[in-house]
Amino acid sequence: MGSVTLKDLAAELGLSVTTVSRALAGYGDVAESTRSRVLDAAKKMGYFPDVTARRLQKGRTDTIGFVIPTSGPRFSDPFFSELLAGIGNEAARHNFDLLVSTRPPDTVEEQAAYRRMAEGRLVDGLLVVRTRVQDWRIDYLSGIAFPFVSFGRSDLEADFPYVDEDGFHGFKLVIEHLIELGHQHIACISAPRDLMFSFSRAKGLAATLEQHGLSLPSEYCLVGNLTQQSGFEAMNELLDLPHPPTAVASCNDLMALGAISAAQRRGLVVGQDIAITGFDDIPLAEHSHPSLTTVRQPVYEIGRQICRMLIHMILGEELPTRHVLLQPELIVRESSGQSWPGLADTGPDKKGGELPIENT
Amino acid sequence: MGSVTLKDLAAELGLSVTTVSRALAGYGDVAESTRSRVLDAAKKMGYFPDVTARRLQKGRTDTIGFVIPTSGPRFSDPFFSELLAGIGNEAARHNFDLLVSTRPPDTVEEQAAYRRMAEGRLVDGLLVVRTRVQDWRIDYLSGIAFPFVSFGRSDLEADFPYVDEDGFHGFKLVIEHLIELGHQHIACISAPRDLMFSFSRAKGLAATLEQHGLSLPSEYCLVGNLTQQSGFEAMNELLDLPHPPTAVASCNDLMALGAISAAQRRGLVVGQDIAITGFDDIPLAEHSHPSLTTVRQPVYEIGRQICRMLIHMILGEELPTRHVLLQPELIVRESSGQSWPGLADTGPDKKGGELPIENT
DNA sequence: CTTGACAACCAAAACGTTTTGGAGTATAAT
DNA sequence: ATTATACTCCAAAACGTTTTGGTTGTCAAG
Repeated sequence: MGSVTLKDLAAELGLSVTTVSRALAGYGDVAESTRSRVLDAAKKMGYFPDVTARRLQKGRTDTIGFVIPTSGPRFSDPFFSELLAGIGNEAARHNFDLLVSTRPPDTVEEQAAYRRMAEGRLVDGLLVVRTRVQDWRIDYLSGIAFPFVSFGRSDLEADFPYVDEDGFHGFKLVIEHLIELGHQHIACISAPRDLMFSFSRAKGLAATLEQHGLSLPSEYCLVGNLTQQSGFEAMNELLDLPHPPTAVASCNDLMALGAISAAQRRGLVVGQDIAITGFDDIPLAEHSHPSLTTVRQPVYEIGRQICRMLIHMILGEELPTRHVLLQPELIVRESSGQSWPGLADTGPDKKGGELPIENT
Repeated sequence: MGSVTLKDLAAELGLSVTTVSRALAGYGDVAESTRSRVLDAAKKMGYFPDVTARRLQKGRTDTIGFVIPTSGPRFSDPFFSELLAGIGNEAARHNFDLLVSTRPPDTVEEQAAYRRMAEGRLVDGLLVVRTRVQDWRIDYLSGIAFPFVSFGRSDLEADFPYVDEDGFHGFKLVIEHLIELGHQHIACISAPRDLMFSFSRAKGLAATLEQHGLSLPSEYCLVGNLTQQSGFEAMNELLDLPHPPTAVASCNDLMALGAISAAQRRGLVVGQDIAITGFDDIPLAEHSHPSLTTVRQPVYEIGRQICRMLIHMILGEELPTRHVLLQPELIVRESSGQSWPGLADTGPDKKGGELPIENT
């Protein structure tokens, strides 16, 4: 509308557009007296630079793009809000804008969103999260040499900067914890097979079981879609088995919470009659009942880090490390229980005694 | 980079930039043969229009702005992910981009974000959520006549388009439900006083209690910050009272879940020893244990609606209704219980019998 | 042979910045 | 007096589009 432009300011002051621009930008080749005149007028007339024009001229948008893979309509994963908060805050710190799209994964809509952001030069770089098997996004962005950082590795051969957690090791910690508690019958509610993180966690599970001479019957291996609802359903399925497991390791906290709910609904005391573990350590995990034994993944920090890495790339700085693999931490709470009467091999346990609950 | 521009295309084809542009845009004043030549070349050379340049020329950004009020660093409210999904999907449907910022409420950072988006002409309109008492955002945006739609009403006199839920009526439903179950000692974990929705819900609470001849002792009225943690703490405080309440109405689901957790940790059976209710009906509410009695607020739909309204405004269309007040729906689940031995007036209850649990 | 209509094309301006490469005037050094 | 050196300032180009207001032909009607 009646926006004040540099031209208006220049006309008002009897100066050239150049000088006004340079005065505002703080260049040294404009007299102090002139600068303050300009500053005053700018404030008085309510001048605010047009970001679009600036972008066009500078050939930089100072914006990073983030396409959130949303599955159903009622999408609500604490994981993504936290990631978004980390990304958003870090972007703000560097005076970058954040362009967000929500698209169902592996659809033409998602593809269009990426193309528009990258080839339409809407953003200077992209954040890719929740990498998938044979992920076209990696292929595409590497192909056009567009700056991006991903949260999650890939099975493709492309070399690109990423941050990832060591899911193999994370699941190893969980399973060893359960085995240490005496469990022999461990089931797993895993994530969709096409997600990369599902892969490494599943391998961690299998390797650890094998290492301890345990097997994973196929009926103990269910796949959920990461929602609480699907954890709920998977747990019911497990409990309906002729020989239900004594412990269930879920691939994320949300499904674990659903599983807990299903078990409780059948009158089981979780952490006593059955052990259930999660993965992520979302804020809800600490304050559920029972509190959830899980693997801590510093999602907020990861958001900040991938954002920071991307901005460095955009600014043309070399990255100190292009590949970050975070070591997860086992958080033992109540849902895995600590003593298991009725199970074999419930010997003295160094983790026994008081549970490490960190509430106020 | 090596981006292909209209000029490149024109040079390659021996045409003017104008003709190429108009051919691509589908104008009628370019020969069919020429158009297909242009289309072919565009595809072959990988032309993709520069969105920034287009924006500058058209004076429209086709972008809407959304500043998410994030409190702590570990911000994770299912409420916002769902709202964001609604907004994002609706924006995509209309081919609008979505610019997101995360800023702590009522800070200079938040103010800067709004100014930049509005006065910097980064977006064509803004979405304001979680309105506050004497909300400067309303004042500011109305003042500069910038298009916006808010989720939540305001105590300011400005007239602006909004969508809101009838919190007064919502809390009325909850409290009446609790009273009907025989409760006489009802406490409340409310939201920060400066949030508008906190206001109307508190009034609904007070009015309903009074209407039924009940009072609200000041020690029964706690204020939380909407996180599960604070619900947990508030509940502990309530249970430490010499005369603890028999029912607790929380201002949102997250705090209610925290409260449930606190009660359970003391060995209470929620829905039997004590009644707890929430507000929002986040996805977690259905699958918690016990499942949460709450008031349904269709957050996803509200996100879509405010987004749709804003886009209509931007496109210059008249809004059919500038003020939408949604009637909330009481969702009775387990956490409020149904029969209360030990409480007076537990007469025959039409809601008795099987609980309305809607799981598969 | 003129006139008008129509089809196909295009040069130039515009959007609001920043950057480039000077130009003009003082003041200081020779 | 002349050259050098700052110190201020500015015109014009550029970024990549879209839009405006044409111009050129061609062909049918008069």
